[in-house]
Amino acid sequence: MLDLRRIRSEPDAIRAGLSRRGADLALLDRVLELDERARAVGAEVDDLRNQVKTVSKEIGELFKAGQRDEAEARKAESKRLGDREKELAAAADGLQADIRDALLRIPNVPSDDAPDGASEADNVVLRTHGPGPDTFADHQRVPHWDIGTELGIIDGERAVKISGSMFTMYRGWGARLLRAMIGHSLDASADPANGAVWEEIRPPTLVKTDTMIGTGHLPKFEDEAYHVERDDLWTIPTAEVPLTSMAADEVLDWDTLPVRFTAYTSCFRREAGAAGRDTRGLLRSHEFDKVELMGYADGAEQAIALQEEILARSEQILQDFGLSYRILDLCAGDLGGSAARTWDIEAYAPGVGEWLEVSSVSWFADYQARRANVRWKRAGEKGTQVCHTVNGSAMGWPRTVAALLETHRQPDGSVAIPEVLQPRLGGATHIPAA
RNA sequence: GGAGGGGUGCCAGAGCGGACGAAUGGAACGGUCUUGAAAACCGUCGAGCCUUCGGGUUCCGCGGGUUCGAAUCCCGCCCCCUCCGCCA
Repeated sequence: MLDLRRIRSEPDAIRAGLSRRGADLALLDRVLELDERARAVGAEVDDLRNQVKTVSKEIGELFKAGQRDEAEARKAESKRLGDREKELAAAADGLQADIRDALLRIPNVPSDDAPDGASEADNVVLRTHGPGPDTFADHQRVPHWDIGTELGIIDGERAVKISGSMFTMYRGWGARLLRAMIGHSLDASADPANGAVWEEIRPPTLVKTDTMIGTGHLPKFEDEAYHVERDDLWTIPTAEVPLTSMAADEVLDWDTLPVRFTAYTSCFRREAGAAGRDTRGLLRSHEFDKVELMGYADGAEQAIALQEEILARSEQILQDFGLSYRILDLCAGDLGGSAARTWDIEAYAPGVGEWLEVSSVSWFADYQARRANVRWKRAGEKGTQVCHTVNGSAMGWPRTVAALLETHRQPDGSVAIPEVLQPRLGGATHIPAA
């Protein structure tokens, strides 16, 4: 969420920023108004509490001095003050809750560097890597769902049978390929033998409501997540959720920043608004695998450097796999609610003839960290500061698998395995043709 | 799931309902001493909110209650530990 003090001190700048993403400004005005009232009531409550404490202390002293009658007499006064205090305190608490409620629903202010624009049509292509869309041969222009069925490595039908539509299943070479790809990504970032400095995490995939609030996935998007009602737990839509809340309510030592985490998890999305879209193949599923890179930083400079590092890592993986991709700079209007700046990576899938979003690399400034209450402090110095968070996928696997199968399909129907993955697949160079 | 024990500051660990934001010890930081270091000694040493910058206020797992007054009493919940049960 946004810093309330900043909303107070520079409301116009925030209004302008939020307008760039087309956000509703009514909540902002509401916060401003509630805050003014809350502070007035709060001051009064503090004052009354002070009086109650003072009188109570005096009563205690009177008792000790043996002046019982005098003490009893003053109880009434304290009681009256106390009752009034309780009344006002309840009002103050209500106001505070309302403020937080509104604050949680106000999106982040886009970075000045994020391009103007209202929708995905206005996103800016920063660069493209690898052969372009029209350079692919006919044997590569087969959709991955056909390749998957032909080679027996993706079994959509069985997945539908056991779980319903928009679930997928990998089999045989498909499952092994997926596992190899995940392993490659994880080892690239977390294996000390590669000089890796990212700590690998295997977090829980079921989390509490507060954890979902921390990253901004609640309260606004409850329809997008699966909720296990009986235990009031949510299935994570991305490892970003548990990773960002790992340091919730903690004060990190400045020396340890930036903190770098990578994690592989299943991700669950109800895809509430997407019923009927992309139901074939691997483009959109309720459950999918993803490797995430996530970091905590001490401020904008460090955070943006880390965001660039994550982007570079993700790009490297696509290069390792020999895939064509492009980098998009999301415009203010297409930014996720928590993000200040986002770069999407889209891999080209010649079979479906589309650029597929396989990664989203975002800088959240202090928006998430303030929600999750993650701060840092320099040893020996006074005061704490709110961290910045960044994260990005490396990668969202189903679409990466799709792009890989299509890109590396050979004229004979087999699929060439990228060299970096071969050691993980027993040295195999191809997924054999049917 | 059952029985018992416990949750206090960076850590350890006290705390008859009024003197407690909290003893004491350790760590850390600053200083004195020293050629330097250690030791010793002195001092500092949690976070949030509001502020007319004097200060005020909140927080002793979380929430509620009793009371003029709660870290201390009562109720509910959560978490941790031990034992039993169940289990990949």
